[in-house]
Amino acid sequence: MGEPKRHLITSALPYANGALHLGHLAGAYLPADIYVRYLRSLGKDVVFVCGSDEHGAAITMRAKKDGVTPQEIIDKYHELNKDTFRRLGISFDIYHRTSAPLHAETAQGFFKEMYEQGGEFEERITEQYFDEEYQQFLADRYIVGTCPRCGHEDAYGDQCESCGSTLSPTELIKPRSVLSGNTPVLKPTKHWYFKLDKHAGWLRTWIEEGILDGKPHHDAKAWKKHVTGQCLSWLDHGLLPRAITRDLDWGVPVPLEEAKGKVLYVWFDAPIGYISATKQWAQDHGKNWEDYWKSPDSQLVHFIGKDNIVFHCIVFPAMLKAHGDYLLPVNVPANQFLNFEGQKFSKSKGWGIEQHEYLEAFQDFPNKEDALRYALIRNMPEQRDSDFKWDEFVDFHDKELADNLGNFLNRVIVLTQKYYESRTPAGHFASGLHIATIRRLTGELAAAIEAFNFRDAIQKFLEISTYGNVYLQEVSPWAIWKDDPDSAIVKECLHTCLQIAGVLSIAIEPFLPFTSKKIRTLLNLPEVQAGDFASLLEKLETGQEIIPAGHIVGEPFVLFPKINDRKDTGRLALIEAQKAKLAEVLAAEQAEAPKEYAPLKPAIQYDDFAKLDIRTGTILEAEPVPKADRLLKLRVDLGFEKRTVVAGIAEHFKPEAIIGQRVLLLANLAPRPLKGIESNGMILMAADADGKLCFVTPEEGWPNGFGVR
RNA sequence: GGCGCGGUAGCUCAGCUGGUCAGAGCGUGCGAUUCAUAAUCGCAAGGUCGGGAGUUCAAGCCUCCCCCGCGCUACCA
Repeated sequence: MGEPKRHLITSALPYANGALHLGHLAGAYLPADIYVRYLRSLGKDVVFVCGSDEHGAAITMRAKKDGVTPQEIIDKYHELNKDTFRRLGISFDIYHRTSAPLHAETAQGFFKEMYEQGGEFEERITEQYFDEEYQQFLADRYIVGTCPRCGHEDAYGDQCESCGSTLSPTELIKPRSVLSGNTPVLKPTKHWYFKLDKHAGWLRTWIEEGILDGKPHHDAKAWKKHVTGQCLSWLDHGLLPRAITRDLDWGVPVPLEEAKGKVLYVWFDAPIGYISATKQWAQDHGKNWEDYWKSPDSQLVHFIGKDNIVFHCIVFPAMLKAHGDYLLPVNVPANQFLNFEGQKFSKSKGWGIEQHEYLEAFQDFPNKEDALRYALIRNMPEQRDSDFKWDEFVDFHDKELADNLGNFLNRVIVLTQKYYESRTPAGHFASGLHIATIRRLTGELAAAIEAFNFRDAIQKFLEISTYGNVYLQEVSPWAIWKDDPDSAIVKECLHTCLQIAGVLSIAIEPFLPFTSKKIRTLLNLPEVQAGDFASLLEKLETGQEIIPAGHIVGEPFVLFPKINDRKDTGRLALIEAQKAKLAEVLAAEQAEAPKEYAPLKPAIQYDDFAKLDIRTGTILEAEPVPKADRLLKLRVDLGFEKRTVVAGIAEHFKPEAIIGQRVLLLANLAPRPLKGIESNGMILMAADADGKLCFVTPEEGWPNGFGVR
């Protein structure tokens, strides 16, 4: 451990098939940017890399749906996301992309090295779905079918979006190819697997104790609890080999003769994007990328959202270690999720706001970037999920930025102008009482950033501003000046207040860079530069002035025009428009009954139907199945026999409530064991768009055991 | 069902290895002040720290059981 010479900071690579919303920003990009800006302001050697993740079937799917090429998709979103980040002041040193040739070369090199070392990969031949018309294997996302869990008819091969279950393509009932619509056939194909399981031992020690190769690597206690917890939970469950290749034509080709037509699975190539991005940056700036990835006196930190924890704390570190030579992250400060006005962000529902939409909607709002950054920092989901609310956005902006910070600066500049023609009066800040408090608060702010506690850090910042307000109020120079314009007390007071303003202008830079510039303008000082925070700490420590006596400050102007402003309702109108939009979404949700109807399945022949033997029956007994939340064990009377059926309806019906329920039963479904109970048939249920269930039942008085035709 | 993380004043949250730990900000009420963006400053009320049991001289802080939220996971209509 010890003081690192270099810092390599990464933010999760955005997937280039869509825009990012405020939750992404608050989760992985803003905290990283604060941390990086802080390190730079300490004069540290730091590289901040990110870029677009541009491979995988979801992108080719999206392209097909939109009727464009995958390249057009990734170009569009790469540019959009890159530009949006820039406008929000996210200060990447490079925003690279995984479609770059350098990346393919890097990823292939990484694979080859691991391959040639031996022992890390294994080959497996498995049966995968193949579209005969298109003559190609189908990625999971290219297969849709009926979800075996919930009956949703358009579940993907890897996941059902209706019930959220994780699936494998072969589980789908009636699978069909997205390409041709035909039923795919199973064909054997060879793939390479990364033997993740063999790395479980050292991973546990590394995560639990921070020890790597028998040496201290990082402070395990400094990792967030939910990060460590989720990793250990995974390790407890046991790791499995993971496929790292796919039959797909969109990605980095597997660099082996025998793997023609196969690409690296997107999860394998994406994190290598951090490496290729660093390489590109180094090339552009005459640096050596290996200093950042391989030198023991460098430190790697990944900023991500909680959906990426296992990947960045287990899978990628295992890859790096297996490859050898690479550094492992010293921390992965994953954030939880940000909700939006009480609900999850949902593009399809129109709930939430994307980054570029915000910039668009607020284009006439002064300080729009920092107003957003501030609201997200104050409410960052550091330890648990949090909730973005427009009302809070307004309060944070008006009460803290405008009233507390902005107004303090304004008071000080105005008084200085009024009393001393904008000339900083002489005083004893450097040797006085107040420097101690400012020093303490500034130190605590720095410590909080270093511990990734950005909410704490911004609070310390506000305390400095509050301290200034309290001090100014207590001295009340305006009262003294009335009688004694030459008062030493007044000079002392404004001298000190200006020192505090100087501190604020530097300390705010990592959080609100645009505001920092404006404060510097107010103070007539140059923009904050690399190393300024370090020299500020030094000055506070050794008792030096921040702003020298005699320095002429700038003209006062209102730093944060308030949203709740009697004279100008324009800013409030922007907020109201956003709230109205949400109200509309809610109203539409209420008004519109379920109107999403699943498309009809392909036509079948009468013979297909005739194969089904559906019978009338009555539920005699019902009891929950142990260790299964969704299952009920039923005893059904079919007249000619009674049989046991396991049905996944426990979340919808209480056992005692369905005894005596008349049902239709698919009676010739092959028996299947579920949680150790043999289920003989399937209860027919009707499901609406929300997945709500109701029994399909024969007319009152109809006898049991007769068929449906 | 299993696992992880949470559940502290009306709201948002701090509370490190158990003993000034019952706190901060916002909101509310009262007061002071006018340099300033109807800003600022001070004071006050407010909670049986999700529920129950236990360990201890002492428990938001430890143990057990239960309830709720979020997430991961599981042979699931």
